[in-house]
Amino acid sequence: MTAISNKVINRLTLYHCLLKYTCKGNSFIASSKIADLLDLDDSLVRKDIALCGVLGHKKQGYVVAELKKSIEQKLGFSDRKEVFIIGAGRLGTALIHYADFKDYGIDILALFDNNPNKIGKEEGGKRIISLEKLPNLISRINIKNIILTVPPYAAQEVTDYAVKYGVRFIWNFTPTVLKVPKSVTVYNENVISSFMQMQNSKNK
Amino acid sequence: MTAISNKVINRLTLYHCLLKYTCKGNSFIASSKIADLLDLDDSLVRKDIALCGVLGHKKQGYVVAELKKSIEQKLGFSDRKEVFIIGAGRLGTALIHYADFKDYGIDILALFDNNPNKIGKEEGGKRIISLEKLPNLISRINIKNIILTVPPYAAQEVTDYAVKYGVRFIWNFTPTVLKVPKSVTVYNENVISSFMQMQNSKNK
DNA sequence: TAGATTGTTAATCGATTAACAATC
DNA sequence: TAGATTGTTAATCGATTAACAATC
Repeated sequence: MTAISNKVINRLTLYHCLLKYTCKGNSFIASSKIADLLDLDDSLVRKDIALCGVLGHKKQGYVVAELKKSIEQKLGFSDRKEVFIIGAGRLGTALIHYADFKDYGIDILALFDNNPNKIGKEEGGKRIISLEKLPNLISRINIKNIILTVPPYAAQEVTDYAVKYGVRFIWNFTPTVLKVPKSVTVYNENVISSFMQMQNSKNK
Repeated sequence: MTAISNKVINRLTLYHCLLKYTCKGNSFIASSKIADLLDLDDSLVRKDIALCGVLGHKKQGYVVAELKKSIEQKLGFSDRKEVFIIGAGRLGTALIHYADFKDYGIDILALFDNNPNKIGKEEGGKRIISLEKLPNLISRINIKNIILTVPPYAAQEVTDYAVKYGVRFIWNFTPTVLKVPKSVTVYNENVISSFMQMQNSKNK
């Protein structure tokens, strides 16, 4: 299995959403239809699909069910990925209630917070655990992924602990730039950047 | 003012976060420092900064306060952008409480929902208004931007209304692919895609 | 058949990296 | 001075688009 770029991953995920929701009634779909809905070039769509090993049918396009399944396999939606959410504020709890995660193999095991009023309670069927227990649980359960939804001032400290005890991937929802060793990956989910990029399309 | 690519916008926003939080104590910063923290090439950082019209100082780097301000100007953080949030669920309310928005000129005026138990209440100091009133308010206040945080099955219908009454930019937090005219911009905030991209960095 | 669509190659475009003179 | 850093050009790399033969 060849490595694919982040841009391809992003497009394949969108194709999947498109097949799952927007075009769920159809049995076939043409590259030009996908391209049209996502404002892409149709040959780019065919190239992406070729990466998934799916063959189309002349005059008809691709079999929706087959394409959907192949994208799932290519992107590893059924591989189980265990995750801790750190920060049980509004965003953290919104994410734990996001039911779709489990369809993509993203298994959120627990939330962590240092607010005594929250500790011990449940959100979306998951326990809110004291931050003090984080290091121990990361290493014991061998957690590699965390979702960071703490306030900005706490982000670096929590990161340092998580990294020290073995975390490798940090999905950073805080607006801070985290210092981590080269072996750790930070994915910055920066809402301000997203909004500005959206506005940038004014030149349409 | 020249148009800049979305990639540049994303990096400049991250530089800004870095200056605002991570390096707030320093008066100077070198391109190599920024590059190191964000895992980029230093000449790329210098090119980005040059786009903002900021000149550095040999042997010292850039003046933090000046660079920060120039990024704000280049990206238009002080231009006021009025927004409606549609869908007052967990994610919609999490976003309205995101205090940072106003620092970037993003002014959320109200939330919309069709749940009678929510309508009339407030969240984060903003009214939750009935969805029925959306078309009228979009055209009356001349709203161009909406944040879409409704359930997937409602996404297309709400979009059609919003577009009909004048919305031009849709920040789509639902996992659906929306059908819109070419004149309308959809920015897909797809969390699944983000997570998969993060995991993709395994080849580090 | 004629038209629609794929699969794929070659051409183009844009973004990143390498390199280095200038200079504080 | 020597070392560090910028600003910028040229080279490279990667991603997208154009084009079109194949064929259902």
